Amino acid sequence: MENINDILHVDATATTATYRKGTVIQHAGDRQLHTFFVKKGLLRSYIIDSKGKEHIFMFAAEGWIIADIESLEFGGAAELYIDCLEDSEVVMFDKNCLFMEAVDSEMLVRNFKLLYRRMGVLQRRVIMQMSAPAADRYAYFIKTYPALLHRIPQHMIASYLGITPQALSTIRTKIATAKG
Amino acid sequence: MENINDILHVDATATTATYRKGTVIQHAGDRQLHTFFVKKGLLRSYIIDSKGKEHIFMFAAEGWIIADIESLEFGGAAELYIDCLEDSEVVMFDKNCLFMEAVDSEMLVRNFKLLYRRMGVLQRRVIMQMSAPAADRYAYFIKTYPALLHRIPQHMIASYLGITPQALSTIRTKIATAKG
DNA sequence: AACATGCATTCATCTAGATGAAGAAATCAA
DNA sequence: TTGATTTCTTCATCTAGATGAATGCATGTT
Repeated sequence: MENINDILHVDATATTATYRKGTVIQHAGDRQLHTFFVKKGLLRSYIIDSKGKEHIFMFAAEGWIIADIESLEFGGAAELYIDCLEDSEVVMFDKNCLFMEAVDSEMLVRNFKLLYRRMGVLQRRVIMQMSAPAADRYAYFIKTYPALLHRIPQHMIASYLGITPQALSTIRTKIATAKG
Repeated sequence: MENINDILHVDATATTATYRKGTVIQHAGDRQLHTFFVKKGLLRSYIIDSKGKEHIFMFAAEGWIIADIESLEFGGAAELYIDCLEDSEVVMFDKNCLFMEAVDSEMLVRNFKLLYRRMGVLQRRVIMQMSAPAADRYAYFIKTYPALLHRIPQHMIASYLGITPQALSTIRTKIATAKG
């Protein structure tokens, strides 16, 4: 992660930009796709379904990379929106930057490991979504991303967990009364 | 995928084995983890939750790679079971074989692309699980894996989709009556 | 200060899918 | 063939979480 300069060096098209909270930096339907490295701030990616409802796929704070990998890989238009939950500074780079020819072997391995780790996280996400009740998924989120907890409004955490804000509120109430 | 021989060449510990249908080749709790390349047959990975219920994470037919990536990456004991849905021939290789030092740059890129594509598939899976009803997820499964459809019992497809066999049966009945 | 907008909570109702039980159909073993 | 096991279906009931509406708090803007 600390080697974003290497990536910048490799991908001549990469540019750094600063955005205000609320700015949408990728829209569903965009044909020009990018991969974003977050230098500062907080982004999220999400879809809007046929009923107009948002579903958050992921958050990305400092040091994270965020992109619509499915669309990048399968060559279609973007399905995910990406926007800023805080004023943010991002490096925007191009499609295959992570494994283009110019990337040297050492860096390739580094990128590979990042991707591999992220796969592990996604595996867990799928399994929990299938097998664990919302309350457990929330508990896991708290444990795994404690630093994000107070930077993200609750209704967005609910969306990430796949439940409504109301359901999350109820879960939180139960936790509080159980403790208190 | 066609270059499994390259991997074999690189990873001296890789071995080929044949298993009968029903054989469990990795158990939750195992500390010795492997990555399996399917030469012939059909495997699946799944967890057994606290209530004893199975949840299938993925299937892997000829040419696919299957492993418990979360446990491999985060260094714990296996969480996933892996077993054979058909008599199968698999190549079993070691932990970091996909990006170990001996792997040359060209192959690294090839492996990277495989992993990247798989990430795209997982992204879609998470999003559909959150936003699409079971009937749509089933329709997507049929469209995406038509060849697997008649090799996998329905209750396992249900498990993969995150629903009960009964619910899938109802969905299928509705589809049939709608068409007929 | 006054108003609007967004966020979290609570409650009453509704629904997709779970659970459990039972039977029909197919597969397998001897 | 016979029985045993697994697979799929149907139905009656139950539940986690969705929906929709109302309320109370914050924040921010002019």
